[in-house]
Amino acid sequence: MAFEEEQKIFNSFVKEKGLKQSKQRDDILLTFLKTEKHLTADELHSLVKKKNSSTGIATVYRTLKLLCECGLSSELRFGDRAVRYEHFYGHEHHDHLVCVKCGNFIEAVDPEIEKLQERLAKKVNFSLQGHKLLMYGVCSKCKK
Amino acid sequence: MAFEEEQKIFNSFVKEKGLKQSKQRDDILLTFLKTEKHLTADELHSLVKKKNSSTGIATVYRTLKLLCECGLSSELRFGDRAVRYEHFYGHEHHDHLVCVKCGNFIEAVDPEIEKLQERLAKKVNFSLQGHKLLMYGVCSKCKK
DNA sequence: GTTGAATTTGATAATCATTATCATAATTAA
DNA sequence: TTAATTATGATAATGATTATCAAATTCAAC
Repeated sequence: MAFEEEQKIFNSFVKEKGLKQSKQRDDILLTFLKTEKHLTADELHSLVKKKNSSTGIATVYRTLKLLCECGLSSELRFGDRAVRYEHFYGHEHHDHLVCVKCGNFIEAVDPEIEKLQERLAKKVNFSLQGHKLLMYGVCSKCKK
Repeated sequence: MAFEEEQKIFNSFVKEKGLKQSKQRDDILLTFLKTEKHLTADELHSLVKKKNSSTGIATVYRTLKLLCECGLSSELRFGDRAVRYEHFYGHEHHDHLVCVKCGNFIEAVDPEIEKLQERLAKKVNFSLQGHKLLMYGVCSKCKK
């Protein structure tokens, strides 16, 4: 099975924080890793319940918070209300082009944009740690 | 008094939509225009109530939605929960550098970043309409 | 200016995502 | 095995936003 690396990261993190391992967190982590989508907590909860129907939504929220803390996931918010969680570890950083018609999105990155952000930050004496760039427009399918 | 231009835009928009003018909406618009901050609906509501204490929060939300539709305002969301509303009309487009320590932010823009976004969009056949770029880091004050 | 149809308003209920609470269950170091 | 600590799930609480609805206001037509 894959994901050993991610599981190791998570388990080390949990141990280092003085927390304990649990079956539920393992299930949630694996389901998250297997699903290459930008899921909401609620959507992930539905998937996890297929394996273990007794898993509570609160535990899903708690675990997602841990996943973000240890660098396996990252929060993302398109226009809508709910936070979405995307894979972070082992994934190239990317920005998002969100279609205002169909709601789908494309992931893309321009290394020059990244560099220029650093330059902009330096200009205002800011230590840059990260960024979120959301571009809105109409995708190729919806243009037709 | 200033803001004639903005008021004209709003009134034309309201009329065009078949809506009616109202004292409350005028108050909310003026308070919004006078306050050069990124306010939440709740914060704006507090300010408006100083003029007319009976103004309801629902009307503030309804009016802010109209202001966004007619291009006078734009929604923005930092890390926190509430949507913030910034001035849009007559303001240069800008991005935000948010300090993860103190929560303050700086507005800045790099014309080259803007251009490169257009190039990136073209590459994936996307018609760009707008974007939101949030950069996170530590501001100059908090670095000391 | 009056009328009347349509819209607006404020109070409040409803909703939706998320967090807090708490009694019980599971984990883990000794 | 024990004992202390953490995790869990159910559910209440919260906070932001939206929906509902009766009463008030607007405004075009007379």
